[in-house]
Amino acid sequence: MTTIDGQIEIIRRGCDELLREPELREKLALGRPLRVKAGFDPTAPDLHIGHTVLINKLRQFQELGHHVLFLIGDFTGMIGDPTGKNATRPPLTREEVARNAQTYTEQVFRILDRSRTEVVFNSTWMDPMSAVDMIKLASTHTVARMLERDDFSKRYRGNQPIAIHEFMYPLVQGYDSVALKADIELGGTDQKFNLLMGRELQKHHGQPAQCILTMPLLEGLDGINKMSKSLGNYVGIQEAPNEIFGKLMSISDELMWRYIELLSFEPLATIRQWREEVKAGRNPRDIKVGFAQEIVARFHGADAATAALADFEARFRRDEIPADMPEFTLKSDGEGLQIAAVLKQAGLTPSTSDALRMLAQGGVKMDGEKITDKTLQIARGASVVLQVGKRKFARVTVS
RNA sequence: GGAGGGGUUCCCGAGCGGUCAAAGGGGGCAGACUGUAAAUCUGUUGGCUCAGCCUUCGAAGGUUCGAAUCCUUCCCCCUCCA
Repeated sequence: MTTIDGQIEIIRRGCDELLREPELREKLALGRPLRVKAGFDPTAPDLHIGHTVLINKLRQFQELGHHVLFLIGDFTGMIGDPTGKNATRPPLTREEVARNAQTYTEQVFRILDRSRTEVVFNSTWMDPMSAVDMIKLASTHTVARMLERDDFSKRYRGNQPIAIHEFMYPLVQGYDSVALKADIELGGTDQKFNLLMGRELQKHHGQPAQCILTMPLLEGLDGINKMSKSLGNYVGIQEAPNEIFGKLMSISDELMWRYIELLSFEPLATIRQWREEVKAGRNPRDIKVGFAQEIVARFHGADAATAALADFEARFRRDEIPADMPEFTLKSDGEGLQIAAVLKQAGLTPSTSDALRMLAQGGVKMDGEKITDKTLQIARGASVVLQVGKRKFARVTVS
């Protein structure tokens, strides 16, 4: 087993905050595998690379011999982590939870070691709780304490509504740590309040308080908001190699360093050297290519990474049409189909209106030629390659 | 329980009887420029069988030739008092 100093160094890499290191050292000194907890929302089974920042860290714990508790918050999912947007969510059915959990673990085990991971659901101990138990749990904290949470205080000051049940979220998450006897809990920096709640409640229940480790949140492709599926600024780990590659290439030079820092497995010294090289005049694009390759290879293998680069070069440097694209065969009742209808049906634009807009703005190409005639018909029997914008392609045959 | 303020298109926010698919900003998308970068500039941003039509301004009714705008009821949010 790695020495305690060695473990601490690995654990600390890339993290935002570790509370408290002396306590963690004591726990490590016990010489048993630590119970490492991390909670996940049951409603978002599509993992993106932002999630992997945390999951990679869990993996590191496993490599050090520790035990990961992968908590699916099917009970807390009913509350929804307070964001001010969502009120109570309809409870998911048992089947939905099972299905989401399945999708989740399939993805997660591309990174985590299955044999050292225990998947748990907080409904297991929360569902049996009585109203009295809930009140007891609620009585452990004050409103003033709850309002310390950044999110709540902002909304309170801004005259935004806060529903009472939203206060239950941190409490339940904290109680999960009690139920699991967690030694350490991981979360994003935005989770700090909730993670600390676990410490409080464990002490309240006579357990040693868990340590907490927060990981930075990865910004989305826009570089402003945190990465999330609903904002559409994410890179999904199940996406095709070309997609992952292309999306990573589209991030800004500044943001690139952030991504590298949080996602690359390259030694810190190497990354530092890259920065020096760019400062000395090397094109940041080259670094970006290398990084995009690393990530594609992680999820799809080295061959896919090579292919993605080749495809990228062909498409954007030489303006060629990609080898792979969705294919559609559309039925025509008459002589052919209106171009706008074809664009919509091939999923290249969300609506006919938008298709017409794209045509008017010169954003549509057919077989490589820009087209602006909105009355154009694709004749029956014809097969064409359509392109909208820079990245959306489809091969369409009218039958 | 009392008094007051408010709910507008993806978000913020103007509009307060017709000229409103609704100003302005943000975000998004497209074009130019590039390294599919950023910045910048331009256009665009409900839907459709697209010079026309249909649906939208918390919900349902009503007044009117005509309502996001007026009236009624209801739902929701905020503030102050209790």
